[in-house]
Amino acid sequence: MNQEPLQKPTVSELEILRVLWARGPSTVREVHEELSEKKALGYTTVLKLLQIMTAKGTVRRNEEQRAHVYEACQPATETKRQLVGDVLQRVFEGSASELMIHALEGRRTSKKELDELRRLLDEYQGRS
Amino acid sequence: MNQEPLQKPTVSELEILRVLWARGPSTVREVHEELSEKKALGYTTVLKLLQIMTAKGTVRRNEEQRAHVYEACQPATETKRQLVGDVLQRVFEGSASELMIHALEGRRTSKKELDELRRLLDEYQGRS
DNA sequence: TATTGTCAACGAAAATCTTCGTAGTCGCTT
DNA sequence: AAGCGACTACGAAGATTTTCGTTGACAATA
Repeated sequence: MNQEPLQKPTVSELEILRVLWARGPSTVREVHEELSEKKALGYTTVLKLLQIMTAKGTVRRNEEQRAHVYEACQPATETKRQLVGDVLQRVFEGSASELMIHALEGRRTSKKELDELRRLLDEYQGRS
Repeated sequence: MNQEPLQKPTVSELEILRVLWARGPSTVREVHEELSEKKALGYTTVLKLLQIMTAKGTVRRNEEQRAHVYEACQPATETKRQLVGDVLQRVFEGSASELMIHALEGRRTSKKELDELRRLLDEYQGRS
């Protein structure tokens, strides 16, 4: 049932992935507790989502224990790249500069972060 | 029925907005013709979408002519900022550097674009 | 062993998004 | 005035996503 191309996670699925990325392999209970802090959400809702994600191949689970332990199939980086790539194409026609302009506007970015961004550009360029 | 906060456009709505941004005020027919080039899509589908978007306050229309003329309520820049801001928060916890890393990976970025990105950073910093 | 709490499975309601068929209007050309 | 083509309005089917209630299994414990 797994497909290599792997489809992009829905909004809810992403919320769960973020918990898994942050915590590492986790049980439904653990994911649910973490998500509950931010918004009301039933336990079985999280369970169902994880079951769906398992079917899609987004996560896999270890069933050795009674409480199954879930983890993301893809590294966070890969999925993030896919998500930003999607926006890059759909909104900015592939222009990283356009993306950048709009990411910087509408927020105050610290000098520290700007320096970090410059460093990234240097690093990226040096690598190619 | 308009709300200032204004919700983010769905995937289909964004496709339509992109046409309106590129063409300026347009009729259903014009939008439909443009979108049809890329994928099969019924005329009434586009019409319905534009009606929904009118109800949401995403676009407004001039009804003077028999063929109504639609245009985006918000400038493209504003909506783009909102869309990238959304991803920035939901995927990258607000870190522009993280966003950038993942935007640059998974694609070959030309020297020209890298220089442009550097120029943007300078410009942005000089402004604050 | 009867009770209680925790867990997975499942089905399905509810909400949202996408797509289009049908009907009716209007203006132009026979 | 009858017919035709272009247009809007509307409803609704389909697809997808989100949410949760119910059921039954299992395990610790009273």
